[in-house]
Amino acid sequence: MSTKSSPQAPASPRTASPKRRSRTSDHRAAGSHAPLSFRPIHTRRAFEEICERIREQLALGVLKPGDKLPPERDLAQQLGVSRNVLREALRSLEMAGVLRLQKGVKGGAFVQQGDTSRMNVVMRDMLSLGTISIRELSEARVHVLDLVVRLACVNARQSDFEALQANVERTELFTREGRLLERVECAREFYKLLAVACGNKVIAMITDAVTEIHMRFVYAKVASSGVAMARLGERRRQFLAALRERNTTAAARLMRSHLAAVQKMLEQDPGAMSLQVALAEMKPGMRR
Amino acid sequence: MSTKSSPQAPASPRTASPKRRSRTSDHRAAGSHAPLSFRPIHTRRAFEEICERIREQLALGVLKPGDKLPPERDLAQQLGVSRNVLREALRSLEMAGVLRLQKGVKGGAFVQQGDTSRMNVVMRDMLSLGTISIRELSEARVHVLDLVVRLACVNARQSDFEALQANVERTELFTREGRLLERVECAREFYKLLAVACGNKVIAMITDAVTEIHMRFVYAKVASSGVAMARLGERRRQFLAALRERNTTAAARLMRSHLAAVQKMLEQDPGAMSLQVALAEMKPGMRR
DNA sequence: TTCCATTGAATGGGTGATCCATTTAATAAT
DNA sequence: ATTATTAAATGGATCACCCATTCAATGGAA
Repeated sequence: MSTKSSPQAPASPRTASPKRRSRTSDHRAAGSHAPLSFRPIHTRRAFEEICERIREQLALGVLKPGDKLPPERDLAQQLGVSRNVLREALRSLEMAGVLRLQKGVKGGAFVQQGDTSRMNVVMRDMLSLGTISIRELSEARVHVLDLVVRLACVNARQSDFEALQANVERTELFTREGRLLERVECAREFYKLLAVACGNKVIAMITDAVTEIHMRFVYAKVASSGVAMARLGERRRQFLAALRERNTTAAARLMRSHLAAVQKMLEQDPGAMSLQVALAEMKPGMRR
Repeated sequence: MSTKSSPQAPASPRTASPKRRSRTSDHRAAGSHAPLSFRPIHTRRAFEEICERIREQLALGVLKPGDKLPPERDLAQQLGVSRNVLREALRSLEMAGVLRLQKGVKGGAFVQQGDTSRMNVVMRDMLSLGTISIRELSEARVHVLDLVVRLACVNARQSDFEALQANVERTELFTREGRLLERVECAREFYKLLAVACGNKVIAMITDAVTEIHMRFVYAKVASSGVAMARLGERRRQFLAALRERNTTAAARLMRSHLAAVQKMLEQDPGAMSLQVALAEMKPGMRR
């Protein structure tokens, strides 16, 4: 019976409602008007305000990763909104990778460690919406990887070399056994490791973002045509050797020529490749 | 009176409800169990599925910018979910910059042009959550701007030069009149124009993302201490001249030294500067 | 005592009905 | 022809529930 007797928002906390955001109301009330009263992009809504407030608490350091927000019912009451609206805000923040919502007793909304893959989502959306083109993305990737290689040459640590070495060996294993799709997965991992080796998480995040979509194309290409980069293991070994010698120009040159070769491979038989295929392929789950 | 007689969804369309997602139900029903059944990160929820489906339609090109989704009530019925849950999904997509929800007759959920500033939000969140550091961000910015300058030297068009020229002149105006905070706004714009001049929207987006937070710091610094970069107009003129001559090395060198000078300025009296200040300052609205 | 099954409360997940606010088109009045 | 009114469509928000999951507390069995 306690569930129904919960005295959360009977009628009084609704005091916020009457005076609620009047916003667009009496702006043009006065007889004299501005010739071009840019009406606001969109009226401010409760869930936006809530998102903003929570982000504010994060920025101020009041909320930190690991912290738990009050239960939905409580928080809704505190904010003077319905639970549904609060949930819209929490959901948005969860999609943004800021929160994680967990059920059960001891559940709740927990502040997350930052999820660097959110940038990938932005990049995917921009592609889907046609704001950026595949061509721009590929070009950006070439430039970003050039930067990453040069930084990695300077900053890579022994552990980075070892991780890359192991990756190259897996690549060669997959090559020998003809497991081409797994080799693509391996390539994706290679660029992730390289990004980490550059020693800057911002640049690593950017690198992942511009690489993720590209690897979907490669995957789709390999899956559909069966063609694959020749002498990939050899290329990787050469590159890694240059990196270990901290030979910036050689490493950058090798990366550049490799990327050009991959690009050329992708552009053969362009009809088979399309934005739609690559974005649709390899959904989270990606049953072969 | 007619308002209440609207015969929208009386009772019948709820037919979809009974067969609803059983998802996590009888997974481990069988007596034999796997020794390590990695339970999913979190149970799949309706709103995630909806977001994914809509994104899928975008990726496939079925939905394009400008298109309108069915009304919430219809779409909820089509998907077999309640309107509230559908709204959670739509809200998330709106926060992601994919949709815009508009009220009124002829209103609805409209697919947007991609909003390149979503990457800025990701970057802010990563900073707030401590996933990346200010130092990494500044360092990344230096490298990205080096790239941008080199690309702009090659790709900038006459219109880019003209826009930058106008910006430099505004900068000098604000300098003469001592309007330092407006000059910071102007600087923000300068980097935006430079990013556009590089001719690649992906790189421009990245540049904006790494620049936005930085400019908040500069703003907070100028607002609190009143100090400001000396001879800024002069520096800008020199840089723009190098850019116009397509003198890559000179332009890159000028940018490098300028960024170093700004960094030095910011690091004086470090106590006054903090992540919190910069992130809290200059909220959307930013009443002086 | 130790261990395991049961129970129950806390909490997020989801529903359906209802009302409000805004916007626009159609209609009526001037 | 112009202006005011009305009505419908649609998002914005609320309320009152109910279900599913989780986990700690409880209690009985070995």
